[in-house]
Amino acid sequence: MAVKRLPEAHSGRATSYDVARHAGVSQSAVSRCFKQGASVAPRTREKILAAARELNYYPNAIAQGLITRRSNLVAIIISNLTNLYYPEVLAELTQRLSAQGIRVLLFSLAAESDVDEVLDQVWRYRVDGAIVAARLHPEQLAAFADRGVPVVLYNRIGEGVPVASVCCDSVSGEHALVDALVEGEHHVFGIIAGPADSYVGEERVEAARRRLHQLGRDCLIVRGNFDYASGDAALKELMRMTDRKMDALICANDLMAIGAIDSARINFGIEVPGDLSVVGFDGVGPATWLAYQVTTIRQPVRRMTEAAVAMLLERIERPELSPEQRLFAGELLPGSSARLG
Amino acid sequence: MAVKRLPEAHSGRATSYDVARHAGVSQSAVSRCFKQGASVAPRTREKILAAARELNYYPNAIAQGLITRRSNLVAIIISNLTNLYYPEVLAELTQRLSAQGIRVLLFSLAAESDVDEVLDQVWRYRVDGAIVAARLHPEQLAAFADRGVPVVLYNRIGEGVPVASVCCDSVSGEHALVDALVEGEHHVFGIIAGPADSYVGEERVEAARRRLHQLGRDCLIVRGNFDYASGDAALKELMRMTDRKMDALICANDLMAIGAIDSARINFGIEVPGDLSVVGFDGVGPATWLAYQVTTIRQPVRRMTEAAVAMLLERIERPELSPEQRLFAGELLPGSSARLG
DNA sequence: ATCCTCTTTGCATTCGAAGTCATTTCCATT
DNA sequence: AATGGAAATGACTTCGAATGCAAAGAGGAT
Repeated sequence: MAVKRLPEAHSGRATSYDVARHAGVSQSAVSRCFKQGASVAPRTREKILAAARELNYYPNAIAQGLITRRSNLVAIIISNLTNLYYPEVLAELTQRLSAQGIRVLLFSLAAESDVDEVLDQVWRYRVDGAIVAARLHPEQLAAFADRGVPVVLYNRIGEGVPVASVCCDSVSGEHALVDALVEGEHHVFGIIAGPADSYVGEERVEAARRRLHQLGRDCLIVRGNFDYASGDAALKELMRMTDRKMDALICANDLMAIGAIDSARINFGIEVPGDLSVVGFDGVGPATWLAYQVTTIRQPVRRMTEAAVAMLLERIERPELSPEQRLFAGELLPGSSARLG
Repeated sequence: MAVKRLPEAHSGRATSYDVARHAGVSQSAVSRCFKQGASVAPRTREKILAAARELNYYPNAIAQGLITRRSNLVAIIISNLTNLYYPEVLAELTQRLSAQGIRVLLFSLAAESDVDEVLDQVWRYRVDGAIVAARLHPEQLAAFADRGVPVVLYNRIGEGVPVASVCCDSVSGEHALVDALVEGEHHVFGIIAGPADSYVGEERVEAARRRLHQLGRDCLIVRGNFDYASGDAALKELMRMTDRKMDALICANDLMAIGAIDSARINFGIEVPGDLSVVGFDGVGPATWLAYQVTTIRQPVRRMTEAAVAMLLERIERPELSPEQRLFAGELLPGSSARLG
């Protein structure tokens, strides 16, 4: 006495054929009914929608993707999600893409070495495009072009390969910070750089160093890796190197700035901004906390994500568009972690 | 003089037929070659793999999904990514799922109302399962069961509906915190609750309140919404309500604890932990920063995500498994934001 | 060489929806 | 009533890989 199970009754897995049969029409009609602007008589549409509702029918996006060659999937590839700045970016991107009817396939990299495995999956899923906030080799970037998959880089550029990208202007941002510090009569400058493999990290530090040089100031550079602990460690090292004479500190991001501020105050009893001015970059949430109020450059995340999504969608529609780079100016948040001019 | 384009040459979009033709075998052979444990002669395999490499062939996961009825996609539905605690969870989940050959379809909710649209997409993509860290109505949870899509809830339980879940034990955590505070000879207790619609928020506050009551202590409760600013605001309110006599503050999460600590120190000149002890919950990154060192309960994120993924995969393989709830004990981080017994 | 078994291989079908094309229906004109 | 044209509909094919089944091949034992 086997359990008899009607195809239609196969809970929650109705197909367009089931709906068609149930509504007494053809499968084509069902398909058209779910497609915007197709020719279906009002009465037929009603019948079909009623049947669909009754059978709990949802079009199979997988099948649609196969036949239309459009998966409506976009890959987002992010290196370290824990960076405190990325969650905001990711949330914004996801919501904007959703609003455009596009789904997000998320890839979070644990180690550099994962990239090729990730790309393998990206190719397999036939994503319509990708937004990348991770370091890729030129060959890896070239692979996107080869395969005709549009990409937009976020806060990095294609090194050697022309790729569309959205960035926050490091140069103007650091100039503003350095200028303000110099006007504030500081004398011994320190810089906490990011990890060597970070594009924005290097760019920011280079911009700050250059500007300091232009203004006739020297500086000491110590490398961190963008996290709180490395801000602390780098500060200790700088204090040793400058014999505690440093009075201005430029950090490649806010998190290290915060680590350095805490370290200065707590480990060395140094007042910020009284004895030492500290500036950061990004404008992450904690930067505005009462204890820090970091003087920093806030990235216009909303505008940047909006641009990234717009650029990607444009390129999905028209793959022939040339790689464009959009540079957004950050906003100087004066904060109170630095004595400015 | 039209540009002639061989099907195979259609850059980066080779199909198994192209590979088959190129290697002089049938499409079935190609398919088997990419399937673990299928019967293919070593020489044939070599030929096929060579052809595949040459044509830059990657199996179309969409087509595979259609025929096998396994998309290898899991939906992750998260309410507010910016919560500082979720990025870590998301990164862990994503990497663990990737390691199991499963891809993540990310849904981030901006507003409560989005849930139904999100679920619509979840059904359409025929995901193999879902991990949910957002508040769903009982009917919405029931829909997963109806459609045979396994779900695992993260840090919440199915209210009224039996659903598999992974949680950090609020009760034991708050008990530990309250006990330590009581032993530390505190007298006026304040609580900063989370938003009313947060499951863990309510659970934590209720556990703390109950425990205080058991030990004969009263407390005042003010509601926040889990973010820094609301910790600040709630502290102000509590200071007013208790006429500054409060000497112990229990916060439903670390972020509010941090906001309250800053507010106490900076807005009121109150020493933490000298005049006021503050405890939190979660064990997020900033909780361990030098300036705060929040006394808190750290959630065992790695073990919890591992369990969530394991439970989900089990249920994908064997949908008949009954809903199981796994409760993980958090670890008390003594910190230095509270004077303990 | 013969027979048998086990491994390889290819053919044909299938998954679910979209879209082409031919046919039918409908309604307005004349 | 006849005709024209647009709108609505259905039959059929297609997307790309997986798989059941039958046929072919490869050894091994006799």
